[in-house]
Amino acid sequence: MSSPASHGRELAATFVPADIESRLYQKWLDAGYFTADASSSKEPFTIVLPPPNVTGVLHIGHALDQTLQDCLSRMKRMKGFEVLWLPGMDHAGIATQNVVEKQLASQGKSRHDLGREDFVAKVWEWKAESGGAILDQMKRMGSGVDWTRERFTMDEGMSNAVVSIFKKMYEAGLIYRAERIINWCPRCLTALSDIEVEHQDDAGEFVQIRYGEGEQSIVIATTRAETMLGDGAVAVHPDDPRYQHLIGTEVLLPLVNRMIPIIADELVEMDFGTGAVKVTAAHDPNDFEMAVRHNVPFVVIMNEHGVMDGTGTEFDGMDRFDARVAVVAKLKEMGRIVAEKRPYVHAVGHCSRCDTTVEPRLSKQWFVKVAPLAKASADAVRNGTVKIEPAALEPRYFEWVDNMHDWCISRQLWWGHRIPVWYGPQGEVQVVGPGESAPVGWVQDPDVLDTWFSSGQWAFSTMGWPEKTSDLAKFYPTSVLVTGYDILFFWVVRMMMMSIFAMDGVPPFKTIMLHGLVRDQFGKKMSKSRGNVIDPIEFMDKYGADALRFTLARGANPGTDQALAEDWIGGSRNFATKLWNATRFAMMNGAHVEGDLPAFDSLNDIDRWILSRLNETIAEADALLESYEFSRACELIYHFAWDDLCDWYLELSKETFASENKAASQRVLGHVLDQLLRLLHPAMPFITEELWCTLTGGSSLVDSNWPLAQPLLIDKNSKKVVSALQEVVTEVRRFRNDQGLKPSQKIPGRFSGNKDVIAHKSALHFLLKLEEKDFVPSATLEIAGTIIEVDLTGSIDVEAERARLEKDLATALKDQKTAEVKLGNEGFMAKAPADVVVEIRERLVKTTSEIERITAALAALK
RNA sequence: GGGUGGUUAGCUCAGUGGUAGAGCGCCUCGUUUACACCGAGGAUGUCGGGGGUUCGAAACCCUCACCGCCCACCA
Repeated sequence: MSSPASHGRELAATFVPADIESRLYQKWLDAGYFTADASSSKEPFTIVLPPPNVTGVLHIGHALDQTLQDCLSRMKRMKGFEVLWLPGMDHAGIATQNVVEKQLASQGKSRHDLGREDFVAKVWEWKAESGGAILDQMKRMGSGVDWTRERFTMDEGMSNAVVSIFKKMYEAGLIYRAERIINWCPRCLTALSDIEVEHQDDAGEFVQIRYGEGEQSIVIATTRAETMLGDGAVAVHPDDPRYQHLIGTEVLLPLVNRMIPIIADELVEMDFGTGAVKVTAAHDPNDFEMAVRHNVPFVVIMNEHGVMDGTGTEFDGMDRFDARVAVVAKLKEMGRIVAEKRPYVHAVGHCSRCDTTVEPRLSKQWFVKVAPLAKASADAVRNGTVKIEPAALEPRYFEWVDNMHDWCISRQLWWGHRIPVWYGPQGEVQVVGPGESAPVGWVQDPDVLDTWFSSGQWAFSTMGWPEKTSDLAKFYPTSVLVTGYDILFFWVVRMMMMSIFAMDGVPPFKTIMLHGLVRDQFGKKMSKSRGNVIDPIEFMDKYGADALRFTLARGANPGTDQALAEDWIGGSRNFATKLWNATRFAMMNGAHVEGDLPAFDSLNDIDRWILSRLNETIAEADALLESYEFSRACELIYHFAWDDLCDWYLELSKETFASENKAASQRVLGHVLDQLLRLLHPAMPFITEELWCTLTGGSSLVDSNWPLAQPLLIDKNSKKVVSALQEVVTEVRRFRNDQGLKPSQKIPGRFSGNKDVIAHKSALHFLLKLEEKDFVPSATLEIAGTIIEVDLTGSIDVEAERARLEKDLATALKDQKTAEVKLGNEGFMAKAPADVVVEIRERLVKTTSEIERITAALAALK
């Protein structure tokens, strides 16, 4: 008979994660776990990972992404799939440039001091460092990176893809250049997309200004008085009775002394302010729209730094905010301020990077015409081609996709893919595709593309698009995208649009699996300023990668945020230690996996029971993992391992393992552990790998098969027996406890009644510290049809026992009453399902006999 | 303003019609040879308020209150 010693391995007495982690990672790497081969005949499973937010700080959110994707990967691999990861390792993130700009700022410099070339070189330098740190975190967690694709960066294959798709979209009329009002950051000197603008409530002012003189005058209301210098018109609602006589006439614009028309436009709300609004075409998006409709001229009054410029007034050269004060002061002097409200709290856009107040600015930018792409993206989800998990988050997706504005993709930055457009001396425009070159003397557009333009191509350009590669043929569309819901708009929608366009209408994923955000222990958002940011590396050092991973997976309910605290991770570490000790104990008792399992019917109740529980757990956990219910799956496996296996099976079997009749149980225990470790491997890869290899002598869980539930190994009767045993054990323990007996104190005791229970009396004697010898009982308990007589050296604590019985009686009476009420309810009897009625009847019978028993016991107490 | 999620034990959260659950924390006992990162036992909830549907509601509907998140061009 084989034993652990036969393959020469033993487990150390204490579990130290650091002792196994780096070794096992290297082992998986050598075994090819982290690579996928398009030529393999296995069924493909592709997982797309979000790009780490490359801000130089490793975030716990990345750890969550990595945990869940690696959970899926490992499970699918064990199920025989060919798994390919598309980890978002690198893209032209604005954040990257931002970090370097901050570094420069601390030296009192800006990127303009360095020049484009040196600046980009500096970003690359920094990127090499931070990228290394992220890879390091992924390795520490044991989550996989396909090393052949990891270095897929913006200066290589991706540039080719970006240029190709730009050209393709341009030719399809989906990319155009236009003068538009865009959000402009006067500090970063760049255009911002809608999602880079954060709206905050700011305390501003709301002033009413009278334009014109006498009869020919109108009062407008504004929060941005300084922009009146660029007004091209005043607008009122076409139906507003107050202003009918003025529509089509002109008023005098104060300070600049220019006559401007009064126009009528339905965009104006009669109820707001004075019902009359100034139209500053070049500095407000609404006004821009109206100006286009009514042919109002665009007057630019500020330069790129937000400084007044070109108004021909005394305000030129003033900062926009200073100018606001000065303009109001001057108008007041002139008696033109009709009303002022200060502070006036209203939403103002801020740059998401530097918090500077955004300045809407007329500017020539490149845009993606979004409507057809957004519609196709919406349809893909509506018609079920792409599934969003959990479905509850679909409305958020639709809300975005259905209301999308055209997407400004040019950025006045230096880090990123340069826009592949060249301008000729006469202003000619040419898009220069891969392998092409512009005529001599032409100049390339200085701007770079929005980061999401390139990262939106992740699902196909990482696989070699526009070439028709074998990777694309096999792994596209990808199986699942695992990411947080916070990135749904930024990244997911872009990937949908870009992929559908590039891949001839085929959406990039079959499933979009959205998880929540990791928050601190009080459910608060983590932020550097709040100081509640969790560093995954720190906790891996302290508790091990498995503990961190299990905590994250256990907390991951679909689409909802999870709170995380050090205590939680400590709890997972405890679980890992428990597994270690249980396996060590099992091996000390000869658990093994050699040969077939003994015939199920030949096994004892305890063995049949644990096999039943195992197979139930396998079936449920598998279904849960397949539906991305990581939290519930982990919870289930955790309780099987700790409660069923450790607390009950091992305890109930100790007597067996100490006896001669243990061979079958040794094989059963080996099997249960073997299967449990496989089941747990996705969530806790390191410890399960170490334990499993030591227990079974197998080479690696990575190459082993996923457990398959065997319904034939589920036996109701054994569950009934063990449940009776559990009841007896728990109740006697409670009795002992109430009687003030120390756990180790042995007392005489014996069983009669329930034969199923008596059959396990030696295990019960062991667990309950009962001695089998002749005695005169001083107390008698009846539990689950079993009579337990014990001797407390002639005397028991009557008061304690009375209290205990009375408590039990109260519970039983309450249960009895609820059952009686239900059964006495005609409506219940008539309409409740038969099985429920039976259940309540049984409950009534049970509680009634309980009450009789307890009442008798109480009467017998002296 | 639009959308959306939440309110269950001290804390963080599961629980989509049939006697309220988990982890951590708390109290008592315990060095019984796998495990004190442990074991045994225990306490704690009119499931946010009010209506309704139902034989039966934490769950379904309505309403109110209070949190939260996302989006947004109210000058």
